[in-house]
Amino acid sequence: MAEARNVDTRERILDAAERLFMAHGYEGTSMRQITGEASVNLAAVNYHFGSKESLMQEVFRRRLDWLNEERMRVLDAYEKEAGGIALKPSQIVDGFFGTLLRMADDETHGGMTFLRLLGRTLTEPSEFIRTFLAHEYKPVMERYKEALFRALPEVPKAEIVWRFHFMLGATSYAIAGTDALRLVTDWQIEEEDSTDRLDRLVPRLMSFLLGGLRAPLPQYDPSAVNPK
Amino acid sequence: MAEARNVDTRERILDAAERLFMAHGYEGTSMRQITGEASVNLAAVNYHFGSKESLMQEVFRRRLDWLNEERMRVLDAYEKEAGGIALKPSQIVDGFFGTLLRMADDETHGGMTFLRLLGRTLTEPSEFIRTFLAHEYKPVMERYKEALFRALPEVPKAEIVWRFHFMLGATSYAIAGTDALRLVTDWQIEEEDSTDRLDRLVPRLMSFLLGGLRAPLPQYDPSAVNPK
DNA sequence: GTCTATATCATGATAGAC
DNA sequence: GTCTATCATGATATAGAC
Repeated sequence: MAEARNVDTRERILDAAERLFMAHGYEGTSMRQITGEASVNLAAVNYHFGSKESLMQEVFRRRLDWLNEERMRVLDAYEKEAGGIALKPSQIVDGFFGTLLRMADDETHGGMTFLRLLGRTLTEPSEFIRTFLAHEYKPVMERYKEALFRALPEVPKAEIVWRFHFMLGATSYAIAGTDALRLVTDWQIEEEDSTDRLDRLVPRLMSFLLGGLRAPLPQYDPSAVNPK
Repeated sequence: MAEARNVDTRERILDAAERLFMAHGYEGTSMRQITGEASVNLAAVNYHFGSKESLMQEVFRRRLDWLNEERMRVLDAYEKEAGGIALKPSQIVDGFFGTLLRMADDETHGGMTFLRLLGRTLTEPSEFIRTFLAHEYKPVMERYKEALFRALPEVPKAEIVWRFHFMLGATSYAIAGTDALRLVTDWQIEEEDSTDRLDRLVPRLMSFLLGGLRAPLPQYDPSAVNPK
């Protein structure tokens, strides 16, 4: 309790930064906004994190460490259950993308705010962010790719890698959610209230991802369709 | 020919801005970088476009006007060919996403640079950009949504809207391409040279999108899987 | 239309008192 | 650990000469 104030300062900065980076992007957020929102002194960021870049990395590390451990844990459980035979694609997709989406319900791990930040940042232009994320993601990515290779031995590996990539994109937009959905429709997705929304989104996205993952392989045909 | 210099200045600014916004994002690009790269005076941007925001909008309008007309044209052609009966989902997906991807080969309309800028900007946090894009996209979106509703009458409309959204996400990542693909894999996608790459990417993405679009409908089941 | 010069302000970072 | 004060830089935008 004696040191509670210090912990609070650090955490408050991280929380404010998470929310502001989500809302305005990395370049679009200033340290003055962050420290203002966190009600701490401007110099506190540099004292606790050293720089704005390091702060950004810490915002992600705090959440991704937990997420990726959880993903490993889920895959371990499925594999133990399967006892040596290859997993079903639906289990692998659930372990990776389902675990991610279920974070949205978990406010102690950032909830929807972090998810949307992550979804947006995956297309973020800043080089140092992409490099950092690629590094953070690497081990869990390798495990899941291997699981997919085993689950779909008849599909060329390059095809699986691309489809994983496509799934990341679809999920990223699914998370960005209602905001970006304005591109597609004006309707407020009327039917559902917000607590219900995630419960419906998860199976929705899962169906889509699995449909794409298991789609018939493309035949490479240089004479494309496009009518005059 | 007498006015060629002026036209050149405007176009050179737009070209430079397109490339730099693609590489560093809107907030991450300064007008000094833009005018430097275009070899024009710093004041030229404000003279020709009024502000940085207006410049950004003009960068998009220049390409999107053409793209969306092309999309309308392709859908018209398919519908004329079909003579009153509903189109196939594959035709609609080709008209919207195929037309987009085929821009990449067309350097006169921005080619890969604009495509990647577009893919990244769809998740851009800046409010004014998203508002502008939603407005620019609206008519063509409505046409394509209607076409999908007719093509898939047994699928609830809300489901189609979400799947359209997921398809946008997958396509966005497909475009961002090799850069963002570093998240998934280290390999240089070795097999293919760059001219070949797009010819393979289009059928690849089309298969994935159609698989997702036509996937079995999710059943809404609150008791999800996630093993302990 | 194009340029130089500059106004005005916000940025990230740090030094040094407490 | 926290604060104030400040630095050096770079941002957008504009006024006014040519």
